[in-house]
Amino acid sequence: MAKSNKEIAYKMIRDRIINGHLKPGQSITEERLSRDLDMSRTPVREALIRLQFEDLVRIIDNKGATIMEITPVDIAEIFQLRLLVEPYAAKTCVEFIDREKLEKMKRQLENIVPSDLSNTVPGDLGTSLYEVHDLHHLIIQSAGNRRLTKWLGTLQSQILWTLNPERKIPGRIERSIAEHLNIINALLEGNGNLAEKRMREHLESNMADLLAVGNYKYLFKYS
Amino acid sequence: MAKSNKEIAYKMIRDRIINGHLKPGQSITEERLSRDLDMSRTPVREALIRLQFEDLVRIIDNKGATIMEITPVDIAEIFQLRLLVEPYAAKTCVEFIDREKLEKMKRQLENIVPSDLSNTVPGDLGTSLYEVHDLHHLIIQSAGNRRLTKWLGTLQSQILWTLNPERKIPGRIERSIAEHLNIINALLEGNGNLAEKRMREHLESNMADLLAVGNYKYLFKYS
DNA sequence: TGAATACGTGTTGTATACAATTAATATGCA
DNA sequence: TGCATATTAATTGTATACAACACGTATTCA
Repeated sequence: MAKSNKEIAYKMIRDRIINGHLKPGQSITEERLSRDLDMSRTPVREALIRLQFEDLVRIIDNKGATIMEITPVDIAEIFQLRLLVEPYAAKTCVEFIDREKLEKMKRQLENIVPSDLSNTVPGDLGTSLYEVHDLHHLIIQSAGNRRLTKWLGTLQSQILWTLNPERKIPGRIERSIAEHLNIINALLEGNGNLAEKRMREHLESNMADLLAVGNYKYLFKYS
Repeated sequence: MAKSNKEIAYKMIRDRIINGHLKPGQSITEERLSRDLDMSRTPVREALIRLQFEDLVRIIDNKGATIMEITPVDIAEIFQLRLLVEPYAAKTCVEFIDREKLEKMKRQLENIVPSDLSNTVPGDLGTSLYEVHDLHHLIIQSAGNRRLTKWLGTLQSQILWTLNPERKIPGRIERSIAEHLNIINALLEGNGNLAEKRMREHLESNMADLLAVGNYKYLFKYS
């Protein structure tokens, strides 16, 4: 599958934002990016437009682009929306969700060794941690609303963004894995109401950890 | 405010889709559009990317763009999401919403003569009908979640799209105005729970009218 | 015949040149 | 000086040329 430059530009810039190579607040010029990525400004521009929709970049007309800053307020906003939508998705997906995939995810989660994750170098989140988030994607997709799937897809980049600081929170990964397993078990039992409740609890736990007093200072600094 | 070509292209193409001049399913070429709008392909391309995010056009790589088709399933999807989010917004906005603006909207709504609206020619929805929808925007904005506002902004184009067939439904406009006034009154009373309930009822009524058996056939045909 | 391949046309994808805009600095003038 | 106005450099916005791709049609060869 020969990927277009636009696609390459999108993925490269996005990853550099998520892993902290491009720092929040930093302003970026199309010319510089296109030189770095060895392509012209055109595909870079189109990638930036897409990233703007995902709130990873802010574009001001005629002035240029800056990396979006993520603050506790942003975290709260993201989780407020997820709390509104994902528990509902967890409830309604229960009769459609692919049990095979759930079982597979369950096995994967049970095999994750947390210490492997917290030791990954910054900028490489490790595939396992991404796999955890596949559960959310599977649940939302199984709820069957294409617009919902698309919308949470655009939120996804920002969610991944929060994953980097998340790893620094003591015990967070272990809690997260346990919570995901709880959700999977509820779904495997076919208990939609329980899945809804556990999804809500999971998101609240996740948000609380991220916003806990004392984390503010270092969470969103990439040195 | 000197508008950019990109902005003009976006608005022009969007309006042509909403008012039915560009028909669902129709394929559009950048070259043709740029000739029509008297500008180069560049701003047209960027406008199309934006419209793709709003689900008004579908772009397939290397193949081009088509006008998205809107079916009863799409209507159901849109309202499912609105039902998830807008009643919640109606409840939480109550302590922040600008009462002046509410009062002004109330007076505007009370002065609308429904027959004026149903007689507007296709392709010109009439400013009054847009004003009705400002209430939704005000409520969402007052809920204070910037991401929520942005997301519903992207849904807005599709919602306006449904307005055109909506006008053809006997009594819909009158019902809609009454429902909006009910919501406004609940908010003016400071009763968040009531506003939430009435918003839910309004959306359910709106969706039911749009999806009513017998409307399917003519609703989404622009001849 | 018919399957595979080559060709041609139309359209999108990308590079590049140029125009317009912004913002910083320099310049002129009271 | 202090304010207003040129000037300039940097960057984005737009136009345009060309490359790459998709797809229909013609052509070849078994």
